[in-house]
Amino acid sequence: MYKVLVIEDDPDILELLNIHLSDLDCEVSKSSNGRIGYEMAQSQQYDLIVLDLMLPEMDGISICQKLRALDNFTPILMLTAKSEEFDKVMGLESGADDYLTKPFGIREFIARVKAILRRQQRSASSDQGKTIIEKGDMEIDIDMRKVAIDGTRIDLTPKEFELLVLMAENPGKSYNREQLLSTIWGYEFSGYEHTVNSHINRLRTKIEKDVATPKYILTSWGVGYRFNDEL
Amino acid sequence: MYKVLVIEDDPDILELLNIHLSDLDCEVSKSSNGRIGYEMAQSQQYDLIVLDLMLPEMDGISICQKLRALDNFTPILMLTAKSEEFDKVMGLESGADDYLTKPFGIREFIARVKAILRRQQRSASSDQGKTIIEKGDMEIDIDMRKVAIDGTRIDLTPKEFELLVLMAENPGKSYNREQLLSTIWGYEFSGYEHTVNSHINRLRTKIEKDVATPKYILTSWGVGYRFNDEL
DNA sequence: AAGGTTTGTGATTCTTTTGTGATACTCTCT
DNA sequence: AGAGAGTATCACAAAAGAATCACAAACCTT
Repeated sequence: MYKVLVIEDDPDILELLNIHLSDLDCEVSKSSNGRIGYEMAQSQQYDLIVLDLMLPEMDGISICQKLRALDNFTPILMLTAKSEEFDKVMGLESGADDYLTKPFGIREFIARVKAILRRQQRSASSDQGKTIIEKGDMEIDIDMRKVAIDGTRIDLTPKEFELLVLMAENPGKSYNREQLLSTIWGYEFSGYEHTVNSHINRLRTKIEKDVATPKYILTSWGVGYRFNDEL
Repeated sequence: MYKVLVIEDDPDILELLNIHLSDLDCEVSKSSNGRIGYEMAQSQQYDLIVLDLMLPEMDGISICQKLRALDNFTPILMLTAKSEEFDKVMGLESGADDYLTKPFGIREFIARVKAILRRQQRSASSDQGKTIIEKGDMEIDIDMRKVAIDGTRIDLTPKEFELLVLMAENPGKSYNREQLLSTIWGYEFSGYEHTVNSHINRLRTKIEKDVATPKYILTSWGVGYRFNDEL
C-alpha cells in the first residue's frame, strides 16, 4: 500500500486522480493549497507526491525546491498546463522526477505513477511492475512499446498501442467506449464515441489474422470491447 | 445511512428516485425548485446530491458551480435530457462527479449512486465493492460484465445481462414484469409486458441446461420471475 | 515548408438485438 | 377433463449497434 500525496487545486482533477490512485491500491492524501500541501509533505513520509505547477499560496516549483533543500527526496510527479511554458530543464532542476502536461490521458498518468513507484523498487511484496504481457502468441513490451505476434513485430500507432495495452492488462473485462475515451484520450476529449470503432478496426487489421472473427480484441455487443481472456 | 438530496422538477421522476434511494438505505431530501434546492445543499451536509439540469429558478450547472465555488465538494450526480446538448466536459467542468442521460434505466441509476457512495467510503471502511456474484456454478462479474457457468463464458446481450444481474442480486425475490420493465427498460418504456417473457426465454436458452426445468431463473406463477435461492 | 503518418468523423453497409404477433403449451380451479 | 388465465416458444421486421471505408484535418519529421 503506497502512500501518495496529491497537491492540486482543480477539484475535478483532484478527484479524478484520487479515484485512479485508489484503484492502484494507493492511500491518497489530498491538498488543494500549495502551502498546506508543502507542510503535509514535510510532516509525513510519502512514496510519491503529485504536484500541480500552479497552486494557491505556493507554487509547485518552490515546493519541489524546498523539499529537496531539506533532503526530502520523495519522488515527485509534476503536472503542468500546456500554457505554462514549463520545460523539462526547469522541472529537472527544481528536483521533479517526472512531469506530465495537461491535459493528459489517465492511462498516461497511471503509467508514470507505476513507473515511478516501480523505480522505487520497494521490494516489499510481489511487485506487479511487469512490463511484458504475454497472451497466446502475442507479446507486448510496454516499456519498449513493442508488440509482436509469433515473434514478428507489429507496428502500432500510439492510440492503437494504448488501446491494446489497456485491454490486455485486464483480459476479459469489457470496456465501454466512454471508458476507453476518458482513459486513453483524456478527460477533456469531447468527440464521438464511434471514433473508438475506427481505432479498434485499424488495430484489428494489424493484429488479427481474420478481422471478422477476432482472436484478441473481442466485441462485447451493446457494451464495448474486451481482450480475449481465453488464450 | 446516507443522506441524499434530490433536486428534480418532474414529480414522477422525483418519486421514482425517492423510492429507489430509500431502498438503498438512504435518507432522501427532495426539492423541485433549483434555488430552494441550492439552499438546502448549503444548509446541510449530504453524502450525495442528485441534480437535474433544467430546473425552475436556478439550473443545475449553476448550482454545481456555486457549490464548488463555496468549497462544497459533496458528490453530485447530474441528470440531463438527451435534447439538452449536455456534454461531458461541461459536466466535469461545472464540478459534477457523474451524469446520466434521461431517460435512464433505474438499474443504471442505482449503479451510479452505489459507485459514488462507495468511492466516498473507500478510504474509510474496507468495503471492497463486491462486484462478483456466485450462485451454484454460475459466476457473475458485474464489473467485467462477464457471466460464466462451470468456468465457460456465456455471452449475453445487454438486456439479458441486466435481467440476470438484477435477479441474481436478490435471489428468491420475485419480480413482476412491470418491475422488471421499469427497472431495466426505464420509466419511459411503453411496451408490452410479454416482452419480458421473450427475454427471459432467450436468457434461459443461454444459461439453462434444460430450459423446461430451469435451475437459475424460476417462474413465479401468476407473479413473474425470480432467481433460485437454493443453489 | 514538404511529405508522410496518424487521427477524427461522415457516410454506408452489415450484423445483432429487440419488440411484437401468432401460436402452442401449462398450470389452476372447478 | 375442460376452461381460462398465465407462460413459453418461434419467426420476423424494425431498431440499434458495429464494421468498414474514404477523406480531410492535425500531427509529426526532416
